Amino acid sequence: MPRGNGRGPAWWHGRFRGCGYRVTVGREAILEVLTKADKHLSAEDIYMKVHAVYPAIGLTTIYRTLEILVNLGLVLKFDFGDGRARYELAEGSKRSTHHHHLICTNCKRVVDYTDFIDDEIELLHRTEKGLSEKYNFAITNHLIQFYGLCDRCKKKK
Amino acid sequence: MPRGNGRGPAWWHGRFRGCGYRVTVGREAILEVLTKADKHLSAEDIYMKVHAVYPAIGLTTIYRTLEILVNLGLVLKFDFGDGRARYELAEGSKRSTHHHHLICTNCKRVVDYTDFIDDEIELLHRTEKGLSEKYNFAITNHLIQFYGLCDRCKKKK
DNA sequence: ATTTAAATGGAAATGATTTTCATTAACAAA
DNA sequence: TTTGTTAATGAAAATCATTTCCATTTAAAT
Ligand SMILES: [Mn+2]
Ligand SMILES: [Mn+2]
Ligand SMILES: [Zn+2]
Ligand SMILES: [Zn+2]
Repeated sequence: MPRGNGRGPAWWHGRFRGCGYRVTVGREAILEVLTKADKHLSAEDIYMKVHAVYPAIGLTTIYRTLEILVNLGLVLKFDFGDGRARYELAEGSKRSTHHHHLICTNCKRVVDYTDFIDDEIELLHRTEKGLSEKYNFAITNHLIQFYGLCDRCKKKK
Repeated sequence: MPRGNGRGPAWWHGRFRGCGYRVTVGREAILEVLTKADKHLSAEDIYMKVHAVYPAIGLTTIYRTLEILVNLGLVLKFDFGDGRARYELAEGSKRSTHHHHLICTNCKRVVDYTDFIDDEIELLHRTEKGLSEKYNFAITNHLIQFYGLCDRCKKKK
């Protein structure tokens, strides 16, 4: 088992320092919050949780750190259509598996799903290969979201 | 062939009036611009094109009209990651076929593609059906985007 | 032509995110 | 451990796409 990839607070330190970034209290706190999160958090959600423990850390730092994490591929940034970005740990990070999203266009609720992913993944790879060749793109990732009305919102209408 | 669904400037009038909306010069102009567009336009792109012909029409009207068109399903709204929404006619409208997008994360170029769509569509339907049942969502549409480096940007790196 | 509510434009407001800049802190080197 | 270099930071201000307000105009039913 690769060192630093399992338990312990520092699984991402190496990746971070390797890119010339410093490990700071704020960054530790942000990763901690993301690791514990069970929902899709906005920058402000993260700010509030971090602020509860480290009141000195500002919202600006949250944004700056998230940008780095997204660029490193440790965190994924999503737009679920409510005007604020949402963040979650990427696959390969601890608490995370590759999944897609189901979004209620009415109440903005988001469901993670991994069902049917086998077929999807397979087709995705085929599609990516085909597209790469035809359009000369080096494809690195994809976004798949389904929209509709959730259980509750369906009833209300 | 259903009347008003082919040529002519008014193919959407019925749909529009049917929902209690009035047909105005501004709205005609906006639809006209979208129909002629060969790229993905931002609200301001549309504003400038409309403004060239009808200087009296304001940006606010562009936004308001686009919102209606999106709600009616006549226009699709996309986020390609550059901070401004992009719009294009939806499938079922004149110049438009269902397609997905390939986005360069470096220069933000966007490629429409319809290749491999047959397989995708088939899997999509199966996935939608499965998800609908399992999560009790009434799925209405989906978003599929691939990200990577385009031809040019690949070389530069 | 008259009537009435919907549509409009321009200015102001909003609000998420980014930028600026003076200060602090990480950490490599001594 | 102390020091020096430079990245990181927070607070406030700026940005900028989109929304809201409200007085005026206009589509279209009568
Ligand atoms: Mn998720
Ligand atoms: Mn397109
Ligand atoms: Zn809902
Ligand atoms: Zn490019």
